[in-house]
Amino acid sequence: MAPALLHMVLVVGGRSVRITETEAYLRDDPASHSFRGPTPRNAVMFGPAGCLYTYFTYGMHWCANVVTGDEGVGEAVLLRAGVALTGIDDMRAARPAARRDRDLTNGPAKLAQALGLGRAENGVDLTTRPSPVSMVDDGHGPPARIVTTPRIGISKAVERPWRYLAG
DNA sequence: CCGCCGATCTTT
DNA sequence: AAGATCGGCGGG
Repeated sequence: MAPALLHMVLVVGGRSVRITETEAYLRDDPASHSFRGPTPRNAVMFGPAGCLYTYFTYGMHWCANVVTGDEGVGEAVLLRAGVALTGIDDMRAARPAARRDRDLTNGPAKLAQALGLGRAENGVDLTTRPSPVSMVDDGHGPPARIVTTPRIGISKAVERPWRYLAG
């Protein structure tokens, strides 16, 4: 499910990003927010698949996931990076720290900030249109190659190769 | 390009 | 006390 999201397009109003890097957070996964069961923060992870799960971290950043498990399961895919397709001027305005356009969306918190995703978008359904946030297949097709590596920035279950890069 | 470090606050 | 991170700075 995590590799399946590669090359899909996340659309937020006039802004859109082609997803090029994801990470899976599955059940029985010590690195997952869902590992210790439902809490107010991770509640959306235990809801239906196809919803956006946003979380606040390090006291200043929001990150965005797609819920991939069915009701009660608690699985999601972190959207780690992408390529800006449309609404690039809006993204530059949302991310004044980005010097180059590639810096707009080459990290999970950068991607969320460029698209304006935060608390208000937690739990929204990505599968229906029109919607404030949606994940669409624009026909570009899957990546020719998918590189798999261990996940980044975690300290538990570091050996599981659940990071996926379009390549 | 790479590594180090501080920022900042919610959750455990 | 740690955390699914980022940006600025210094060095190569």
